Amino acid sequence: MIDLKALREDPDRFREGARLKGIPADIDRLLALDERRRSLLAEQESLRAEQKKIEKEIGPALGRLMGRLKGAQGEERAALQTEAEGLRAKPAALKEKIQALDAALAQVEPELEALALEVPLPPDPDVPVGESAAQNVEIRRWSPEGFDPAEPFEAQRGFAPLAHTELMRAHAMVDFERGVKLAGSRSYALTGDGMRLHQAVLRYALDFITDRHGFSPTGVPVLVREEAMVGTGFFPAGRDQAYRVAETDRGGGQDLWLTGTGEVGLMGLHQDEILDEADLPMRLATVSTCFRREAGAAGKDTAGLYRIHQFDKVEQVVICRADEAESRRWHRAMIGIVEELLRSLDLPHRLVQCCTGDLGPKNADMVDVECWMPSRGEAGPSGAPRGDWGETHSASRLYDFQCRRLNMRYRGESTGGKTVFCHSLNNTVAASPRLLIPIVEMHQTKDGAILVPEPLRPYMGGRERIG
RNA sequence: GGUGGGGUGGCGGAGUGGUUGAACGCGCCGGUCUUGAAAACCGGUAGGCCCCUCCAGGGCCUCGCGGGUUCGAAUCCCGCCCCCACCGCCA
Repeated sequence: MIDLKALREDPDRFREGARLKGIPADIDRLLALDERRRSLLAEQESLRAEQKKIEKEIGPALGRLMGRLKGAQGEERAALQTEAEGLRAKPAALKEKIQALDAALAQVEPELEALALEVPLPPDPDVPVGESAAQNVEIRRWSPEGFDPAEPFEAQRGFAPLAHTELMRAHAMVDFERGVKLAGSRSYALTGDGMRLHQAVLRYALDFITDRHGFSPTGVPVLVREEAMVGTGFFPAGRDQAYRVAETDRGGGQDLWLTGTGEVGLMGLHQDEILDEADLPMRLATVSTCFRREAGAAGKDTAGLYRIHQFDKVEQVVICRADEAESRRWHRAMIGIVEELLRSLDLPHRLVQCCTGDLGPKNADMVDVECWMPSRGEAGPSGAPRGDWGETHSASRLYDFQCRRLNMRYRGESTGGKTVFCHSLNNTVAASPRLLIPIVEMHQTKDGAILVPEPLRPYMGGRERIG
């Protein structure tokens, strides 16, 4: 959620932000509703103030009248009753007016709230302007000794690479057919060493972020209330992407939603809390199963383990003070963690600064990390794919957008007794099985085996290779 | 699935129609004392919205949410949501 005060002060900033992101937002309507709401509120408040004043005057008088009324007879009684009614009439008239304003507000507020939730956080000025991922800007890349993504795989390794689908099938690491039978398209079953490697990656990543970088390992619900989805900024825009568990259909109080990332659970954990500044920054990591409908992606990346409905992910989240410099430092640090992890796995990767058009509603800045996947990309001269970068990580900087929605604040020395919305950031640590794609493809051998990267071996019973 | 209990300030926990936005305790902040700290004692300490350029100041809302009764509601009535406990079933 954006700050409505900030919107009032500088609507153009938000108009421009929405435009740059390519996200429709009716700022004019929102401003008009906000104006209307505030004027109704002001009117109602002054009526209320008057009402309270009158009540204080009338209360005791009425009490005395009622006392006299008890012992009164005949004409005196009638006169007293008239007087009492007269006293009551005044606040009653006010009450009617106040209720009318209530009704007017009830017409304005739902639309205002809905619109406010749709206004995206403007991208930061240093985010390159662009319409889509095509205009993203590479920041830097890294490759292990002896491999350069710019050169053909075959020329460097002496053999044509197999795609992860072929490799993993060959070693009985995955069963796509039965996965689809069980759960439909974009489903799969990990088998044997595929499941072991998957778990090895996840466990390695969790240990990595926890032991080496001090994040707190945390387990969170993946089935959450709608407010957590709205609070983290995934709703309303991403409603189509989430699986709904329709408990209301069977008489339940409310529906639940399957989360598409551990970020929802980690961030939702502290919603509606006022944190002590001394407890910040909070660094949390979770490993969770993620569910995505992939609506609108029909026909895209249909083969293999790239785009699937269910996967597991180690996610990192930082909740820090509302300080841009600090936020930016954490963003760099969280990206650095991923770079370190990918280097340890000998995976060629690059950092990509996402352009404005590739940002979601909730981030001011986003850096993707892409790993080199030999099986992706268009076919080269030999008929085999040339390889391409594939997104494996995404690091977002959100300012207080999420925490405002989640009502997550802090207080402490630097806030002068006031409460302030926290800043939040998130980044992938490792998402598998997608990350298995570069792992198996980059570590395949001429004879069709897969070398297990050294850091994963302890999690694979010491195994050095598959096949 | 059954039965019962309950949602109050940063936390715990009183409060069943009238200066109660809310006792008391904890926590936190300030002060006294102390070489320093602790303890003790004294004082302060809810959140939000609106008006106001700022400051200062003022107004309004909020005791789960929404409606109702009443001159007046945390307190009474109706509806909804949520949480907890026990029993049954079960991973």
